[in-house]
Amino acid sequence: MSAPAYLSLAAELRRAVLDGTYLPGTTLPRIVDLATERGIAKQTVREAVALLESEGLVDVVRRRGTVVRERTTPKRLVRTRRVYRDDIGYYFDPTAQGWRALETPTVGWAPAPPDIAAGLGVRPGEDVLVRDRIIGEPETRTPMQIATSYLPAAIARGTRLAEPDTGPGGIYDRLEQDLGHRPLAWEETIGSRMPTPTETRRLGLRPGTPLLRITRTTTGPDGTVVEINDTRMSADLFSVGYAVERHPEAR
Amino acid sequence: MSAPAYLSLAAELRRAVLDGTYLPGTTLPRIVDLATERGIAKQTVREAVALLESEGLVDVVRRRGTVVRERTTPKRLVRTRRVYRDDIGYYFDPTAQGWRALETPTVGWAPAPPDIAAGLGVRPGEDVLVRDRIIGEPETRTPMQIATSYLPAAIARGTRLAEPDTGPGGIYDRLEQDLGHRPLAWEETIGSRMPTPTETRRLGLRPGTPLLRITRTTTGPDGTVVEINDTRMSADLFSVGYAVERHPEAR
DNA sequence: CAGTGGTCTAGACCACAAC
DNA sequence: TTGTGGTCTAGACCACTGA
Repeated sequence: MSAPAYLSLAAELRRAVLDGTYLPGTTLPRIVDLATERGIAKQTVREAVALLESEGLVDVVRRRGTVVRERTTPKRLVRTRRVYRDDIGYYFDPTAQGWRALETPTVGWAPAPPDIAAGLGVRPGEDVLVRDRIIGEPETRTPMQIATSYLPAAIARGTRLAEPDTGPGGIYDRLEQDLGHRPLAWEETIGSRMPTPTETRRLGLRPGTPLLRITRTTTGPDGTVVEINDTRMSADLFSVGYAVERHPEAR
Repeated sequence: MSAPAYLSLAAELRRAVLDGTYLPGTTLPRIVDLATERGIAKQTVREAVALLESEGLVDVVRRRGTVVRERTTPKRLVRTRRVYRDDIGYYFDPTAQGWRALETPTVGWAPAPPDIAAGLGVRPGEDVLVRDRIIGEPETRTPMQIATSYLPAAIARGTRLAEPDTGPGGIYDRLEQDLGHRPLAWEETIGSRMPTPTETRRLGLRPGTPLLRITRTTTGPDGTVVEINDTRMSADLFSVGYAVERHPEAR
C-alpha cells in the first residue's frame, strides 16, 4: 500500500460498515486490538476511527467502543410556500406546529454575519437587532432548531421588535400592523454548512453532522428587506421538501 | 484550563480567524512555531488545526501553511416548482441551463441505498437500474453535481431506459411517450450529509464541506414511483431557493 | 528543491461512563 | 469500579508543492 496506514485502515473499516459486516448498534474491534493485530500504533488506528466518526458512520463511546451508527432517515419538513398563522404566531411549516421557543429569546444589538448583512443591505460590522431562540418540543424540551432573526436598526430601533416579548403575532404582526410594512412577502433559501462548536452544543449534534439552514428573507411592500431569519437544524434529523409543477407553457 | 490543550488552542485560533485577526488568504503561524512558543507538541497543534480545517475555516496547504479560507456565498439555485424542457432534455433549474453531462453516464444494475429503495418501493438489496453522471460546465469541464437516477426493474428492464443513450428528451420522454407513464409528476426534498471519499474526489470537495442533496421523486399517473433522482453538490457552492406565498385563507 | 505539513511510533497518564 | 477511549509527548522520517 502506498496510501497512509490510517487511510487504508479507514477504507477497510468503512467498507465493512457499509456492507454490513458490522451492523448498526454493534461495535468495531477495540482500538488497541486493531493496533496490535496489525502491528501499528494505537494513535494511527485512532486517526482512522476519527475519520469514520467525522463522516458520521460511527459513534465513539467511552467504555463501550466504536459503535456503528444507525442510519436514520431525516424527518421531512414540508415547506408549502404558504404561510399559516394562529393566535400565537406564524407558521412556515405545518409540520412544526406545536413547537415552541424553549427559552426566552435572547435579544440584543450586534453586527450581523457578512452574508446576512449583505442581504439586509447594511454595512458590514454595523449593529442590527439580533433575536435568537431555540425551538423544540415543549414537552420533552428537545431542541430542534436554532432560529435567529436579524432586523435593520432603521426599522427596529425603539420599537417593540427590540423587546423580549413582541406581543401577539410576534414580529410579523408588529411589522404589518404597528409599523406599516404591509403586506409582507417572504422568500426562502436552503443551504448547509458545518456547525460551529456553539451550534453543536446547543443542538446536541454528533460529530460529522452538517447543519441544514433555511434562510428566510422578509420584504416590505416597497421592496425593503425588513428581516432575515436564519434557522439551523441537524441535517441528520431534517430535510425540506416541496412539490414541483410542470410549466404550463411546456408541452 | 481544564479543556484539552488542542481544544483551547483551536478555540483561540477560531476566534482569531472569525474576528479578522487573520484575514482570508493569509496564513496562521506555522504549526511548529505555535508548538514551540506554547511549549506543546507539534502533534497537539496539528489536532487543533485539523479541527479548524474540518469546520471549513482554513485550508492546510503544504509548503504554504494554514491558509484562512475565503468566505464564499453559495450560488443560489432557483427551484421554480416548474419544469422546463427543450430538445435536449428537462430542466428543473433555469439556473443550470447550459450544464451538460461531462462524461457518458454509467449505467448498470445494482441495489439502491436503503432510503432510495424504500422510496422506490423495492426490497432492500434488490437490483434497480442505476444511471450515474457528472454534470458541469462543458467549457471549463468543471464538475458541479453528481446526479444519480434509480429506476425499478419492473419499469426499466428491457427498455431504452437501461441503455446508455436514452434518446431525445431522456428518460422522462421515454417514460411518458414510449412507456405510457403519462403525465409524470415530481416532488423534491432537500437534505444534507457529509460526503463519502468517492464524492469528495469526484466533486473536488475541500475538507469540512457538506453535500447538499436534492432528491427528486418521479411518480406516474397511478401513483407508482417510476424514478428517484439523487443529485449531490457542494454546499459551499450551492443553495436552493424558492418563494413563499401567504396562505389565502389566513388573514 | 527547500520548507511546509503529514505520518507514525512507543509509551505514559488522564477521564469518562457503562457495568 | 474499571475498561474503554482521549490526550499528549519527543522524536523520527516522509512527501508534497510552491517559491
